[in-house]
Amino acid sequence: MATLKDISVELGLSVATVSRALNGFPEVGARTRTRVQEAAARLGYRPNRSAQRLATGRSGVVGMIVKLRADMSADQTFFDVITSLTAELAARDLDLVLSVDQGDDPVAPYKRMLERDLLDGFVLNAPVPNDPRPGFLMSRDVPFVMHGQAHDAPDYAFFGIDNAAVSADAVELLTTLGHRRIALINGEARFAFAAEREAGFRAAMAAGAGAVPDSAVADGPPTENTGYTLALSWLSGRTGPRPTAILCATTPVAAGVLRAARDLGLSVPGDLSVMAHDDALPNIRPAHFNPALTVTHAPLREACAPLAQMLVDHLNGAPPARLQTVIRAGLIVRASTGPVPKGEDIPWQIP
Amino acid sequence: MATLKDISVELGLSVATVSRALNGFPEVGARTRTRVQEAAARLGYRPNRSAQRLATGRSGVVGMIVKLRADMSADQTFFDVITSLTAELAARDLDLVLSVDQGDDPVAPYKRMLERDLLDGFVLNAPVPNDPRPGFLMSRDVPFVMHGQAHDAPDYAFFGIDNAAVSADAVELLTTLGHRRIALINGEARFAFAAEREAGFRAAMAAGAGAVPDSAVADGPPTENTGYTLALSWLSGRTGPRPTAILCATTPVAAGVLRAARDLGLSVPGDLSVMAHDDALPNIRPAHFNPALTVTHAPLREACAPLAQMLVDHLNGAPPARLQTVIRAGLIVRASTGPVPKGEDIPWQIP
DNA sequence: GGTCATTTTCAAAACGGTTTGAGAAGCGGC
DNA sequence: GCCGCTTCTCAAACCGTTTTGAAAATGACC
Repeated sequence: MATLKDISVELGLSVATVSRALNGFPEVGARTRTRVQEAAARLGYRPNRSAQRLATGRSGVVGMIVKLRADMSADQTFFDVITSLTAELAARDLDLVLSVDQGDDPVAPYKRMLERDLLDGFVLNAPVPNDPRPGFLMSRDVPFVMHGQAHDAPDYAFFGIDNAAVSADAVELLTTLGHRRIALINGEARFAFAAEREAGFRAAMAAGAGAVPDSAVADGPPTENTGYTLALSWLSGRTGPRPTAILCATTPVAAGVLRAARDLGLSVPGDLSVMAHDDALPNIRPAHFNPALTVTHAPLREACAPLAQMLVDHLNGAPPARLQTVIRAGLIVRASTGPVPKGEDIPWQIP
Repeated sequence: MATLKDISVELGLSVATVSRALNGFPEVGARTRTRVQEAAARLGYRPNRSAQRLATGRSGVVGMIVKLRADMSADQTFFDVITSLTAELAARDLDLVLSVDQGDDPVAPYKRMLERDLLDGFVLNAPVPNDPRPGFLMSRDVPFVMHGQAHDAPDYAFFGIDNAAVSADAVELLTTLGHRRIALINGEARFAFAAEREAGFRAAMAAGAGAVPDSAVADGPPTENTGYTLALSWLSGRTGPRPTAILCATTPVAAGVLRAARDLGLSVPGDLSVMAHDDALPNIRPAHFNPALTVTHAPLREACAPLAQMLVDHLNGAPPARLQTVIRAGLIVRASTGPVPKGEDIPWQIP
């Protein structure tokens, strides 16, 4: 491997000049620059990354710590995100160090990784209400971007979807179709996005369809089973009046709801309308559900390019408060939503 | 971040002494060593990877490249492995850089990562027959360990289970119970482990139960659906004589087989015996299947400690041909296997 | 030809470790 | 008190870059 020194000896220049010539600094003469570039090419020079990193203090490596959940529910979304994220980071010359955390202290794994002094920054995901991680990282001046945040006007970089709007858009579509008794199967309560969705849901309902009793809002892991179980209990009518529409946090949950309706002999959308938020995971096709599922739609993987770019900008000194993006999910109306059944346009009763 | 210099100043020693103390060199006094170690712990010292790599040529970072499959079937095993692997590597002071590959060329992503000049070595997984990766890495003198290899007497480091024995042990149990028509739902044919399992299956069958027609061996992604569909077709009897026992590549496949049997009104193990190989994924409990599943059992995550250790040894200069471990899966007999139904102990007919 | 501003180049100091070669301290034996 | 031996510690060199501060070369102008 040729080094800067080899080139400098070859040309009778100093390493400093060679370095500047190759890195495009303005203060080196045009003739010298071409001479250097040519010599570098001829000798097959490639900068030693470790030396570069040691000198610049930057490693070109960012970290991500995924929290292990007992039910492993994050698998699919996690894999989808990792796939796009590593590709987008690689395109920007960054590598991703991954660590899986099983502990209780949410900041401990970040502390450990930082001690290694290997990382330039982090990608965080799955924020929870009052998440302690941003505060910790900011106190240490460690750059990071948060995936999945959209509110609380934080003064750090984030990318997320407008979760209140996700709920509001869905509720608006359904109320326009005459629905009043809309139930929500939400994401797990400990995540920030779920709180935002529920708040958006309740607000939109109060504005258009009437207040919602607690019994019409439930949550659980984003699995088919969650949807099946909850829908079965609601639709059996044993727990009070039935919903005429069910809003689901994810498409697998909606699949469970559809199965429950089928098992109970209810037609969708004749007797029940079903909607979900669609993260666009590659192995789930809500367009091929039976009936095709009406969704709000925001592909998780589309967050990765902005996240990678924001992190790069952040590392290059951009003020993080400027690196904030909230996108609005799209609305795709398919065949699982329809007008409210005759005579069923009666709001929830609040006990 | 604390540096060697910080510690040396703190203790009034030279950086050289501190370095040697921490790296276990014999020429530093016991008292000094403990003083240094304690100070290092107190200040949260961790060596700077870039500096270390510059000085030694080693970074303490290893890479793993996972291949994205269209059906995402690897999710669960992948997550389980990553969890244990990052923990085991961290315990040995190694970090893991992860990359997801979607391309066609199996070695291109390794080439790309190597150009980054960050990694000391790799963990490979999911070998395929004639896998080009080992040859490529060996030609570049890049250390690596392979997860899931067990045969072909390769001259590199690997850890795997004896897949032929997995099949043979299962077949032996079932033939002892009188079964002769045993069918195999194998892992996907493109993987080396599946070829080994099929070869082991056919050999054990030929020795104990009679030759196996191609129609009694099938494969597919390791999902519940694969098991359900294949079992339904076999057990309906439309495709020829029914198997009296079905051997499954994974526990989700077996769950599908059990559901198919239930749907057809067949009792397990009265009418049909079912077995699977169990990777011991944390969210699947074959002991709680109904009936509890008889399995060959080899927890994927238990491969991670040996893999990490072998990689460390390899990095420290151990000859890779010595770093080869093949373990034999355990056999756990539960309630899903029983004697062959009366009069059904008739071997397969080869067309 | 001298002065000044403007390129252009250089030597040296980082960055944070490891490794070398040499010196100081401790100790037993004479 | 001196010698030789071991044990411990140190200053300095090194890895290959980037970056700093200063010096040298160039050119324009009077």
